[in-house]
Amino acid sequence: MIAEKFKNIFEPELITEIEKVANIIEVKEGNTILDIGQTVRVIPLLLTGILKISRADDAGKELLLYYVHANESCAMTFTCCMQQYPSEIKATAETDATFLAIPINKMDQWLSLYPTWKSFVMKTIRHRFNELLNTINQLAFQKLDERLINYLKEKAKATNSTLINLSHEEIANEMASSREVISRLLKKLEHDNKVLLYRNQIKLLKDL
DNA sequence: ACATTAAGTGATT
DNA sequence: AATCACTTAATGT
Repeated sequence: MIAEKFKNIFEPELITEIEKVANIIEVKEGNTILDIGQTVRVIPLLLTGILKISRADDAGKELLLYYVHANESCAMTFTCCMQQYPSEIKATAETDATFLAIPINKMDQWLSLYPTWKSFVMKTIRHRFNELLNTINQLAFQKLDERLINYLKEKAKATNSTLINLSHEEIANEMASSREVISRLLKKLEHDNKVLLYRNQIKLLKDL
């Protein structure tokens, strides 16, 4: 059934274990699965949909870190849950999503029991680490306009649409910038025929 | 028609 | 690039 998806990743014994202990959880678009400060109690294995992982500063300004796609898990939860630390990050459903919730104690056991689980965990940590390095690079060296273009493209990919339903303010929040700055950059993009601007909507054009 | 919210803009730091 | 102060435009009631 659900574990069909992992046939090629995990050995059969592990799959039956997963089926035995995992709950299937469905979340609606926009729901927050895990907030900053909360303690991680389960490991999510995404089956469908996309999760958005972000971090907030002291003033509550958000910064988008990365997206989790289907068949992936969030590496932060691995590290957080192992020692039961409160979460440093916030996870919200970018789209409607379903995931398997695996109790944290299993996570530990399986590491020594199943080689495929171990390599899966290692792989997603490595993957995430690389992605984080990437975003650090962007923050450090990339100009805001390039980051914005990147952001829009990621968003388009996540929603599978070139029509983005966000206000300038929401974008500014996710990029830890300010509304006016985003407005001006978007205006410039519009002049360059890269986007079309509407109220609460942005249409991405082909040559973005 | 009016109030509310999003977006645009110039000036300042 | 951020913030402020203000204007203009779009949208809901």
